[in-house]
Amino acid sequence: MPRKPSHTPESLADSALAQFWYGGYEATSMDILVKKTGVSRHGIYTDYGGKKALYLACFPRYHQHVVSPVLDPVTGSGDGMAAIVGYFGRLVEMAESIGLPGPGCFVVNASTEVAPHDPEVAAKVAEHNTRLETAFSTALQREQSTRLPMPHRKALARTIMIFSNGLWTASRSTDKSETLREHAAVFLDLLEYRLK
Amino acid sequence: MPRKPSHTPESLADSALAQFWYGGYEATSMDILVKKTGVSRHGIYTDYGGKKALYLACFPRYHQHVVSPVLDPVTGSGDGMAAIVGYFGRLVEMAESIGLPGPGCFVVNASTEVAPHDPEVAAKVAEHNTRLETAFSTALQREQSTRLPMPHRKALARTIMIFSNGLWTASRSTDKSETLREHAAVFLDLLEYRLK
DNA sequence: CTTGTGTCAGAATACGCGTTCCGGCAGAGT
DNA sequence: ACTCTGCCGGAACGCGTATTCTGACACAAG
Repeated sequence: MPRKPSHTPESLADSALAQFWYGGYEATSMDILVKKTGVSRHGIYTDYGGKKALYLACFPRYHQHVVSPVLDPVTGSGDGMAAIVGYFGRLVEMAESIGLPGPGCFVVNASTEVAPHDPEVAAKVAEHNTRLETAFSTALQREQSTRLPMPHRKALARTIMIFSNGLWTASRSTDKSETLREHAAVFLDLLEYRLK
Repeated sequence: MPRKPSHTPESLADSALAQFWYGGYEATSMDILVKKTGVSRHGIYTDYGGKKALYLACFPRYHQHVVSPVLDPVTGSGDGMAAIVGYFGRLVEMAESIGLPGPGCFVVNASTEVAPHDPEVAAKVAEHNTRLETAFSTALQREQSTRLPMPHRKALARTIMIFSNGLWTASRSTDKSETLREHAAVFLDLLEYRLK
């Protein structure tokens, strides 16, 4: 009977994510969304009911496609500090493969552009930051080669999260991945020096 | 002959700054600007010619009122690492006196909301970041109690700038100044440990 | 082929906002 | 007191965009 749908809600959100990520929430109009996703207005509104709902649906997609590949090994490998080092390596690689200067982190962008005026978005951002922080925290707590007390390690995990977000921000205004790599290396050097 | 003006272009920009700072560029409409600054549309358009020009005029005002009091002592005092410590103390005090959670840093907000689509704003942001970085760099180069080579110190200055911007971002989502103070303390601890 | 269902493209609608324009008024100088 | 300058409040304009609606079309089932 009906025509076979050319898209799923998930694939629609994936296409929309790319637009919101690169262009931001306000600057991405429905016209652009229709053109770039290849889904009609009708399709978008029946799937999600509006622009903001589609935007919110992009957060889990972003996590799955971008954050997880970079973050999961931090807890997945049994490593301690080495897991943090690996994380920043993958982060820079990711930014590099996207192209520099790039769109930065979708969530960090949302946290300054949309979250201040929107509690639902703010909640998504907080959730994301917590995930980062706990991942770094568990990695640091596994590190054997230091006598640093556990509360200190938890505090360091927060600092790493803040710096990680700052590095994504920096990736928006530099065209050299070496600069990012150097930033990360300097920071990691600080960390490793402290753990000794 | 004419009526005495009730405002100067500078006082207008100061009032506008408060609105753009707290509300962002897009969310601050001309209606809001007229209401909150007390200057008529006519006055705004004759003084600046448009919304974006007024926004750009806010950057020097922000520097004068907010950045300078916090940053100038970094180079003005003869101190080295102590100047950096003092800077973060003043930064947290500033955020505290504004109220938490607060609007963050006007320039950092601009860098993610407006700069990606606007070269003029991007230039203002870059200028600001450079000022931060050079201030930190000169302070670190003065530090006597370490043998760290000068290139390393320059690299650290950049890291401090990134973290400083990250801390302002964090000030938008926390309601406890103690949290910020702790973040800063953890980071400064990393730095001091490295200089030893 | 016919039918029916669900999709698509684009028009129509409603609204918000930056910008411009206009009447009225406040005050300094004569 | 009069005049004239230029500022103020607010209406009006034009544009862009989120949302809704409508008619045409595509495809699978009978």
